[in-house]
Amino acid sequence: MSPAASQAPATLHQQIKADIENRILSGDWRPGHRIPYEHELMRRYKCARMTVNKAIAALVDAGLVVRRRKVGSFVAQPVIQSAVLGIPDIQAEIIARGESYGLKLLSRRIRSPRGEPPEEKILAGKGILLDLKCLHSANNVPFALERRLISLATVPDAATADFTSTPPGTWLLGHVPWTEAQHRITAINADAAIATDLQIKEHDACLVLERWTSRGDEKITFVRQIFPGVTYSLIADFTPKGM
Amino acid sequence: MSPAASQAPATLHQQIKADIENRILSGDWRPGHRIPYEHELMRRYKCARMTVNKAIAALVDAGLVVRRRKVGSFVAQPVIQSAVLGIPDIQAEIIARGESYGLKLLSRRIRSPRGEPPEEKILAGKGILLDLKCLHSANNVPFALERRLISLATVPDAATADFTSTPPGTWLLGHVPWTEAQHRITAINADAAIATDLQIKEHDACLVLERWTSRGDEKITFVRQIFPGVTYSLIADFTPKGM
DNA sequence: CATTCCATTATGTATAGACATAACAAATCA
DNA sequence: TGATTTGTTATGTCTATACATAATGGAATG
Repeated sequence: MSPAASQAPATLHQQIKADIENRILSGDWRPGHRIPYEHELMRRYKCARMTVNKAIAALVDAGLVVRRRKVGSFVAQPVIQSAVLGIPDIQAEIIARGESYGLKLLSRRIRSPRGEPPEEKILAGKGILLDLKCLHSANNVPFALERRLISLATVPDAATADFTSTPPGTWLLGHVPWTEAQHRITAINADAAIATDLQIKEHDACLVLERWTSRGDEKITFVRQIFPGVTYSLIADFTPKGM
Repeated sequence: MSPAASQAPATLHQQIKADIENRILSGDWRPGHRIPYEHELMRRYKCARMTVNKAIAALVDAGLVVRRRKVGSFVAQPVIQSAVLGIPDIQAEIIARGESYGLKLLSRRIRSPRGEPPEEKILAGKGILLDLKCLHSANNVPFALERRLISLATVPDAATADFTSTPPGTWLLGHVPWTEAQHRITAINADAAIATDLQIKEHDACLVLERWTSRGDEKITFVRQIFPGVTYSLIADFTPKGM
């Protein structure tokens, strides 16, 4: 349904969908406005009801339209309050900027969870952890400091992976399918250790991105990435669903 | 497509969709795995091809499946690298926490764009701006400092709205339909002015959320919200599209 | 032996008709 | 008058069928 926008007016139901979408997004049909009956539309486009139905169903999916039986189809209230946040694959991002990517593995340990730092609820008792610390750099300037815990119970292969050349995030993306992730974004003041690693001044503002990733009930990994606040910013784009 | 999850196994194509989805998400069918032919599935579920087709089409939409003509349908590679970020309606958020919401309008001016601060590209030459500064608080503790510019050319009603009781964001959400938004998230050190307004120490880390909102080509508004880093964090949830 | 051509296959789109279902309104009955 | 029934309507789902289209492998041809 997504492949619109380009130059292919393509199929009938896509065209009907696009037509209605335009009316809505142009503000022509305001929220609450009744969309023509399916029978009306099948006459207008000289097609079967299933075709009209498919078009409108897609709009319902996209959240632009609400339908009620016997009553009709209406332009939805725009209660849309969400944006799509790109999850950075740091290596890819740096290379995309045309800068040179550097990775330094600061520490690597295999250990059992200590339990008390809340991140370690990852394993909730079972299995052992791969505990990594690494520094990403762009053009030899520190870019992000990463602390990562990987559940070896869920991802045993990680124990033998080489994280001195491939960043853990990139490796995991290619090896482990995941179904859920939760993110937390905060700002902190750099403490002495962070300041040293990132080559910034102590107390400088940093952006912190924390992510828990899991597949079903199994926790896969936790990351905390610390970016120098001045250098880095996260970008989130929004367009209504389904466009 | 979304209303799954609950207790209604409901319609046939939803059930077929759910079945396949489970196989994929459980890891049973790995990326690249070939999904049974439509004819196979119509025999298995004793239904018409259109029904099977609808189910698989939904999975394609959701990004879980890729189809190629004559070749077949396959479990997609999980290249999914995005999360849904909730855009905070600060008032709603504070009230949802059971705290008392307070709003203080610090300044309000109507002026023409100065042009040089990049935010003001909003108006790109035409029209005048409503320039607001306000402070959100929770239980009388400063929560966020907001700087907002509204294009009066696009939203003339804003000139007469009362922003001493209704926060501009909430007002705009209810009055102006929008189609696009762009966000930028950074960390900064509080300067003297920010520190005073938010009642934190100078140089403390703050989370900055900037958002440009527009409808089609018309720019609607720009906001910069500054949160005390220690107090506040943005949360982004992810589950694969279409679930 | 390479190239062209064709039948086969699986998906992509569309149709027309059928029955189910929810909501509303008008008519009916207590 | 108020509650219940009934009919109508618009959407929801499904079927069976048809033709289009893209990729594939093998056969025919140069």
